[in-house]
Amino acid sequence: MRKPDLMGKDQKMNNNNNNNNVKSKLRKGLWSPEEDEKLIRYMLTNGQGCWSDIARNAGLQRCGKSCRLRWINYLRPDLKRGAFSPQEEELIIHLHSILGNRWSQIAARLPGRTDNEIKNFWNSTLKKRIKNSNASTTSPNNSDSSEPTRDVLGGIMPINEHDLMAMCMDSSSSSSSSSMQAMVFANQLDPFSMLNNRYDMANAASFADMSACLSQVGMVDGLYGDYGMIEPNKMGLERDLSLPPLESRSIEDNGAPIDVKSHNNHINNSCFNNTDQIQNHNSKVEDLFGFGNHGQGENFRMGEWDFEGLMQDISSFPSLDFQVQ
DNA sequence: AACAACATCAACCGCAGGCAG
DNA sequence: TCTGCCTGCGGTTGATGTTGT
Repeated sequence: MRKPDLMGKDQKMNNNNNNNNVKSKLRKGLWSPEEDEKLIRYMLTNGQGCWSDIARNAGLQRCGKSCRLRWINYLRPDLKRGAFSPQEEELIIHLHSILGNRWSQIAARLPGRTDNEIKNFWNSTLKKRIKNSNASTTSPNNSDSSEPTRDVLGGIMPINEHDLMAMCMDSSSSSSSSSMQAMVFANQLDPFSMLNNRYDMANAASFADMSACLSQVGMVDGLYGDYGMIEPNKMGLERDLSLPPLESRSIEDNGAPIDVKSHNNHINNSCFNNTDQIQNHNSKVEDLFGFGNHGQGENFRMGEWDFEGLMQDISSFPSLDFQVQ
């Protein structure tokens, strides 16, 4: 990946002129663990606002755009990391056949996935797979509309596009729970402690596991979505803040190499080890913050549609054998 | 072991649209 | 209406990892 670049291209050009404006101080390139932590802390305590303000107030020498991207694609708590499941692949392929390269819309229909992630996945994997599949199975005249259409992966797409569109577009307005509030409460109202007390998503066998876990604490809503209008004390609970495995990659921070692996371990080790902590606080949190009252005047839009509903729909598909717990 | 080719994916860039003044 | 700022989106880049020779 890109090395952290204290001076971007234009900054380097400006540097000769001793251009001391703000822009020339902006960092570019990979984010260091310290920067991540700054942004996480700021977002947890202050919530989402004007990104340029966030960048400034969080003490980050980054442009707001960069902060937004980092948060959306990497740091936000409701992200699901890891490989795409076959079901997700199928959904992506089918949604792409309908929506085209509207990655944000596709991402909005895939829990915990970002448009960037899906875009990369499509360009790097699915595109080729489809190409190969088409090359090997070019048998025209399979247009019997009464039959379930077979997608490029060989799975049966049991619904027509209209149904799928309806399924995708028919978003329930159920909003997320006040999960950030819960997280704050679960950490004795100390948002900073959350940095050291995260649920390790790596321990979750699957997204369904996580859904089941969260549903127990009334958190399944808002697990995903269009990045959320995150307000103070209204952010996703016990989704991990762990970072995706960069493995042994190392990055530099101000010239000093940073072991990303240890950085990730630092993050991961501080995650919740189990859901006990969540559950222990559940009733109190619900009492205090009214978890039962989904969608009552909350601005925290974590999704435009009802994930549970979709999961039920999907799980009812003959070709999709995973079930929502 | 060394190198090349390919794959992956975080991050950047430029543009468009919305909104306020 | 114009201007500037901000956000969001999609395309692209390029560093790094992996695989093949």
